[in-house]
Amino acid sequence: MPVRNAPPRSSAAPASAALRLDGQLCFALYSASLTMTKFYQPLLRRLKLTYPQYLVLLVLWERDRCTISALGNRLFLDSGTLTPLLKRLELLGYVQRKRDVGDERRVLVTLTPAGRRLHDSALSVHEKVACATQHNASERHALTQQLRSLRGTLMNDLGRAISPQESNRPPPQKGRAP
Amino acid sequence: MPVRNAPPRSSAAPASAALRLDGQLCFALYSASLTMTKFYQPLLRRLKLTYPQYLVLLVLWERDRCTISALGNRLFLDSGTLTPLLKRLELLGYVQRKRDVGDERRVLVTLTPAGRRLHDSALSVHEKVACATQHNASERHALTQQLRSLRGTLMNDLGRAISPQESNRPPPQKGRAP
DNA sequence: GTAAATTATTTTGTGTACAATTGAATTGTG
DNA sequence: CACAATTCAATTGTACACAAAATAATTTAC
Repeated sequence: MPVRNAPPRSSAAPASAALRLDGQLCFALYSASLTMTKFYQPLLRRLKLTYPQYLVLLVLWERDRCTISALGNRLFLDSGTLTPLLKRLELLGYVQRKRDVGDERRVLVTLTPAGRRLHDSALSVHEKVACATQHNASERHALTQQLRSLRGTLMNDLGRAISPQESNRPPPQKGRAP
Repeated sequence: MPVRNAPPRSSAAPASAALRLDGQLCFALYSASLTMTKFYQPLLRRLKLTYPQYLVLLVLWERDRCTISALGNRLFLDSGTLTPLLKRLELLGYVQRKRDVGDERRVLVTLTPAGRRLHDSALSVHEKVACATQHNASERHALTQQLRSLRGTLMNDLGRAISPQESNRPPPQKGRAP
C-alpha cells in the first residue's frame, strides 16, 4: 500500500496531489536551473562561452593548473563531459591542455593569457545576473546555502538510498572491499 | 568601472570574491539540479524512464491529451527537445501521438493504459526522493516557492535585461510591433 | 620485480537542451 | 477569396551529461 490518502481516481484521472508538477521541488529546481542557464547565454555569447565552459573558467580563475579530475570534483562533472568541453575551450584559445610530466595519466589544464583576460568581463556578467535575480546579498546567500545543503544531502544518499533489491548493479563503493 | 572593491591581483591571480564558485547561486542551482536528476535516475530506471520523460508523464497524469506546445509551456521545454523525447515515450508504449483531426498542425499526446499504470510506481519514487531530501513538508514547500519565484523573475527579465548594444539580435518580441 | 589492482583520461553511445531553419496548416486582413 | 502573417511541429546542428567500455600509466601486493 504505497500511499494512504490518495483520492479515488476516475479513468480521466487527475494525478494525486503529491505528484502535482508545480508542487515538486525537483521540477522547480530543474526549471529554475535551465532558466538561469538561458539567462546567462546571451551574456556569455559575447565571450564565446557556454555556461558550463564559464563554470570551468570560474574554477581556473580561483586556482589555475588543475587536472581534469580536480575540475570534475569541484564541478560535479565527469571526464566524459569535461574532455570534449576542454578541447573546445582550448580551440577557443582560453586554456591549454598538457600531460603532467610527473604522471602521464593526468592532464593539466592551464589558463592562457586570453583566458585570464576574460575574468574582468565575467565580473560584469555576474553583476548583471545578480541584479536580475532581484535578491539582496543575504537572500541570495541564504538560497545558495540551502541548495548546497540539498546537494550534499542527496549526494550522501546517492549510494545508500538504493536498496539492493531495487537496483541491478552493486552500489558504488568508495572504500575497498575487505 | 565594473567593480569598485576588487582586490589587486597578482599574476597567479586568485579570483575576485564575487566570482568564487562556491558562493555563486547559479552554480548551487546547476549542481543541485544535476544531483537531483542523478538521484532520480536509478529509481526511474526500473520504469524505463529518464527524468525529463518522467516530467512529461507528470503533466499527462494531471491532464491527459496535451499538444506538444502545451507540454512545452508547462515544462519550459521546446519542440526540439520534446519531439524526439515523445517518440521514445511512444516507442516504450507509454503514450500515443496523433495529429489533431480538427487542426492538423497539432499533435495530441495521450497516455496509454501502460502509461497510466506507471502513476502508482511514480508515487513511490516521489516518496523516496522526498524522504531523501530530509526536509519536512514546509521546508520543501518554501524552497520550491523560492525557486519558482526565481524562475519567474529571470524569465520576466529574459528579453528585457539585454540592452540593444550588448546583443546582436533583437530581443524576443511577445507583442506585435506597431 | 612483476602481476594485479587502481587511477586518470578518452571514447562510444544514448538522451537531453536549444537556436535556427523548414514546412505545413490555419488565421487574419483587405 | 487571396495571400501575408502566424502557429505548430519536425529537422538540423552544436553542446552538454553521463554510463560503460577501452586505454594507458601508476601503485600495490606478493
